[in-house]
Amino acid sequence: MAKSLNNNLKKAKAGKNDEFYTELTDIEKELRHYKDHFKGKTVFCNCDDPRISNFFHYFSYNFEALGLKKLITTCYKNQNRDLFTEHKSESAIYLEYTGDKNGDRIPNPEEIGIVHLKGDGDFRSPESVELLKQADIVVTNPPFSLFREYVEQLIEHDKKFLIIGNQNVITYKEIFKLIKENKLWAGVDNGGTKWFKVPDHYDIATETRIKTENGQKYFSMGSVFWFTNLDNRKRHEDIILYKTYYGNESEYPTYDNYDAIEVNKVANIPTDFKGVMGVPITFIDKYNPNQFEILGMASSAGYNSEVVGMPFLGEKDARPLIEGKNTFARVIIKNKRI
DNA sequence: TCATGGTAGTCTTGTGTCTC
DNA sequence: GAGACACAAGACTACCATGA
Repeated sequence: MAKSLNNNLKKAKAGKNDEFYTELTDIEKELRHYKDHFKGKTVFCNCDDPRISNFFHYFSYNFEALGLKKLITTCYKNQNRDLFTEHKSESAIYLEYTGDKNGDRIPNPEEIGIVHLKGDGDFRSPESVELLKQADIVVTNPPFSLFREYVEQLIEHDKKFLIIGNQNVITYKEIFKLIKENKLWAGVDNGGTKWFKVPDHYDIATETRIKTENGQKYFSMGSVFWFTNLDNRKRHEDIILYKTYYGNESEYPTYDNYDAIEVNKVANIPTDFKGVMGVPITFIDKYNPNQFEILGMASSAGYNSEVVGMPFLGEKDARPLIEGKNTFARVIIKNKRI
């Protein structure tokens, strides 16, 4: 792995670089698949600057079209209008919008209620939790470094949600458990490169991941997924399979430490193999629970039967091994239709 | 109690391939 | 050729056990 990557990692971790602001086009592309879910609902967008947030923009400008009941957004320690002001204030605000009042179909400042919070607006604060309790659906881009904690809170409060996270949160054992239990799944517009607005002071060594347009710095997060528990059409679409295992056995080696075959690409999942297969984590983006059964995931160096979902035949390294060489995390699946 | 070593778990972008 | 997409690694930290 290139050193620059790990330098970036260290910088990101040291600086807790969680100020990534989602592009409106990315929000529009995903939300268009859920229009029927929002009628009569209260939407909560926290972890974002409500007066600048594209999530607030989308829901306030589409309030009537979606038939929303109320829109609530909170902001962490930031009361200034500038998008990337330092979080110097110890208190925060939240905004409430209940729709157009003057008939111009535009969310005017006088129609948006601004309420000062006593605390810093952290999603874990009692004030934010009380706002969360009012909500039916949470839609936001939570801090990536707190993704697990954020999802845990949503599940604890039994909320519907549509949130953004890195592709590899799939490998977090807590998140994977929810995927396996059909309590969380991928959204529709996943994969590929998404650009996020970041503050000027963000110092990321990899210049190919930074661009500047009209004076605004953008950062590419690589493969970013939407995660949700709202039903969507993609979840019911079969993965088109065309390859066969029998006659091409050499393309599907058996793992050293599991009684399963390696499928190196989702597109290569065979049509005719009824046994256990290990597939890349991007499988989750295309997963149809009527087509496949998820047994588990082999990802880290330690074996946990509940996580992996099948017997371990090795000694130490629980990652799938092929002739002694470990692969990246693999989702362990079976085809239900064979 | 502290140092050391081993293990488990977490973290994020780079790069090769494909498509237009 | 450019952009989009799919897939992938190893450095680092926390934690625990062990021994001095």
